[in-house]
Formats: sequence, structure tokens, C-alpha cells
Amino acid sequence: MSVPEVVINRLPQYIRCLNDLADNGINVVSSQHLGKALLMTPAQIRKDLSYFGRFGKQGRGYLVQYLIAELRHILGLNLQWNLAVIGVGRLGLAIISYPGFAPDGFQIVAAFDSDPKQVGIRVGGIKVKPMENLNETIRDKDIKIAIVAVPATQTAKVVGLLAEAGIKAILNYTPTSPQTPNDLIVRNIDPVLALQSMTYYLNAYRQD
Amino acid sequence: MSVPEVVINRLPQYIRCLNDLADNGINVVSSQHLGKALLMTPAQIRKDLSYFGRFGKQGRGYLVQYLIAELRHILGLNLQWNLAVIGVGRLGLAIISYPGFAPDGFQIVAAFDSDPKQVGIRVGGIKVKPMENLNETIRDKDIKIAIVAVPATQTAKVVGLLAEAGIKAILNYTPTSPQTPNDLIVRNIDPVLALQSMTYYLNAYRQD
DNA sequence: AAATGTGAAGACCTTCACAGCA
DNA sequence: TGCTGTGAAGGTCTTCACATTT
Repeated sequence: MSVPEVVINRLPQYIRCLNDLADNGINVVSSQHLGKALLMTPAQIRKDLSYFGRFGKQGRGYLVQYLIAELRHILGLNLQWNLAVIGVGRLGLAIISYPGFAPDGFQIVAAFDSDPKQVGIRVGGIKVKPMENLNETIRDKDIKIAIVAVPATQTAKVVGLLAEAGIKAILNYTPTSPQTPNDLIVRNIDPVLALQSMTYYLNAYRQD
Repeated sequence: MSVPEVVINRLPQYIRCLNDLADNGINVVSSQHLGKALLMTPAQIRKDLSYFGRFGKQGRGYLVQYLIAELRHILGLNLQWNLAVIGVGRLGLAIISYPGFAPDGFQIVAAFDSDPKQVGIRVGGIKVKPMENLNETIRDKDIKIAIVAVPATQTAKVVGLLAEAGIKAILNYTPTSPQTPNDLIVRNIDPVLALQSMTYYLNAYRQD
């Protein structure tokens, strides 16, 4: 019995909300309350959690700290995850400088670029390496996740190289949905797609 | 009979793929071929399109240029969409400098920040305005979509101001899912959530 | 009394399979 | 023949509703 992907995608949101509650000194929370904060039904929260175990106390609710710890463990957020950034153009540089990843055990430990002019520059304590070093670095630094921020035209090639190098998951910032070997996990960050779908709802065309 | 949101979210991907085909000189495409390129079943593509009309030719397939035009019209991408960026910290500045929005009729025409030190600076041809000018500028420049890139602690307040100012859709880059009046469209860009869900599939915990 | 955990029901989305048309 | 458009079937996810537990 495998867990639906939508459920997995919600777990990080639960953790975030629970962290907020903990910061406000709240020790126990019911699915009712969590649901209100997250705009979800209480039943959905209980059902989601039930895929993994029985974490609540009947009549009481969930112990906030305990549930955080369990969810972090389920997602593997108790571990350290080393990241590589591929492509240090404007976007790649912004990603490397962005401080928001670190809190949850993610750390950018390597950066690569195919452009000789970029190779060797230092960003946020990291020295940009040539693509030729990919396999070696990924092995030596135990990197399983890559962030891809290369031009769209290069996505397919880069994804191929990453797969060969043993990368297991890709956070893809390019405006493409690359075909991948299907044991490789991919998540696309694509603000343009988001904008293009929002306009439908603002558009007079819509007749519903 | 209203169209499922998942369908709307796929339309921009269809357009992107069709554009690629057009660039390669392909004039006609079957749902079979499109499906292969997009890793979808042909049936899904046909069903999705059928919500909006009958765009294909039986025995032949779809005329690429015609289908692009229809889909762009459905999504309102034939129109010009003016955007405001709220928050010109590191992230906001990167967004304003990012050239990827323009191709599809989106244009950043205003930027705001609550920090007096940021107000007045010029970025990509835009002068940063104080939050007090929000309502006036949004009205004058006919802005319906805002991109929010403020610190997480300010999201709720900013979203409230935007709603009051008449904004209809928000592309939210903050790591929060704000509660909003439900006629306001929101899409969240949240790379941390994406990373945190990917680790589940890399994690030894998983037993399926 | 209050809230969980969960089978069952319901809603929603995807895929099938074929009639109909070029 | 080849492919669309679409009811019907199938599958997946969400919600209900209640037995169970503290």
C-alpha cells in the first residue's frame, strides 16, 4: 500500500504549520485547529497521518513537538542533504545566495557551469567547477539532489549527465519538463506556467 | 459545467510544447504525438481540449498554429498583463531582472517596498514606490496580478493590502500559504516545499 | 466530552473504447 | 484508414460518519 504523492506533498506544509504553533508556545493541537490554519478539512489531515501511524491521542489531539519529529523523520528531514547547483547564470547565482534552504538540513555544497568564464568564480563560499568534475564531486560529496538552472536548451543534456552521475532528484528551474529515467524524482519550479494558468480565471472568455 | 483546475494548469504546457513543434516546422500534430512529447495519454489531451471546443480534424490531428491561437485565447494570453512586484529585497530584485516573463504578454510595470531605504531606487527601468502608492498605481496602470516577495512575516499584511487595492491574482514567493478572500487567485512558488517532499522518495524510511 | 483513526461513500479525474467523420 | 470527441468505466483522492479510546 503506497502513499499517494499528494499526501507526501502536504507533509512539509504540516511541519511548517506545526513549527509556527510551537513557536507560539502551543503544545497540543487537534486536526480541527490544524485544518483551520491550513484551510483543509480535519478529516484529510487525520487520513494523511494515518498512512504512517497513529500519532494522536484520542480526546486530546496531537502533541506538536512529537508530530513534528515524526513527520521530519518520515520525510528524512532529520538527515543532512547536500545539493549541487548546475548553472551559475543570474538565476543560479540567486539560488546559491538564497538563505532559505539551510534551515531544514539542505546545503548547497557544489556548483557547476559549462561556461569556462564562470568556472573558478567563488559564490557564497563555493567555487564553481566545470561540468567535467560532475561525477567525481557528486560521488565524493554524497550529493543526491541537483538544482538545475541552465538555459532551457541545455536541460535535456544536463539532466542526462546528472542521471549518469548518480543524482537521484532534481529541482528543475528551467521552463521545460524534461523526460527522465523514471527512478529520478523531478519537481519543476515554473513561475511562468503559474502566471499563465492564473490569467484564465481573470479572463472574460471564461463562461461557467 | 466548470473546467477542472488541473486541466487549466495543463493548458500552458500544451502551448509550450506546440510552440516547440511550430519552431521545428511541424504544422499538424495528433494527440498521440503530443502525448508522447508531454508524457501524457492521448486521451487526456483530447479530453482536456474537449472542455473548450472541437479543435481537431478527424483522421488528421490538430493544426499546430490554430491550436496555439485557441489556447492562448482561452487563457487570455492574447492580452497584455501588467504585474506589480511587492518587495524588492534580493528575491524581488532577481524577479524584476528575470527576462522570462515578457514573452507571453506579462510585463512588470511597478515595484513597491515598505522600506524607505529601498524606495526610489531604479531597477530594470522601474522606480520603486512606497506601499502608500499601492492603490493609486494599481488603478492607474490597470494591474491585476501581483508578485509577492516580502519576508514571510509580512505576507498576511501585504496580501490584505493587495486585496483591498483590487488585485485579482497573486504569485506568492514567500514560504507561507496566506489565507485570502476566496475570489483572489493564488499560486505559490515554494522550492523548499518541493525539496522537502522529494527527500521522502530518497529516504530509507519509506517501505512500500 | 472530545477527538482520533478508519471503513464506506462520494467526488473528482483519468483512461478506455468506440461511434463518427475526413 | 486514421484520428477526434465523448459517454462509460475505472481509479484515485477526499469527505463522511461513527466506533473507539482517553
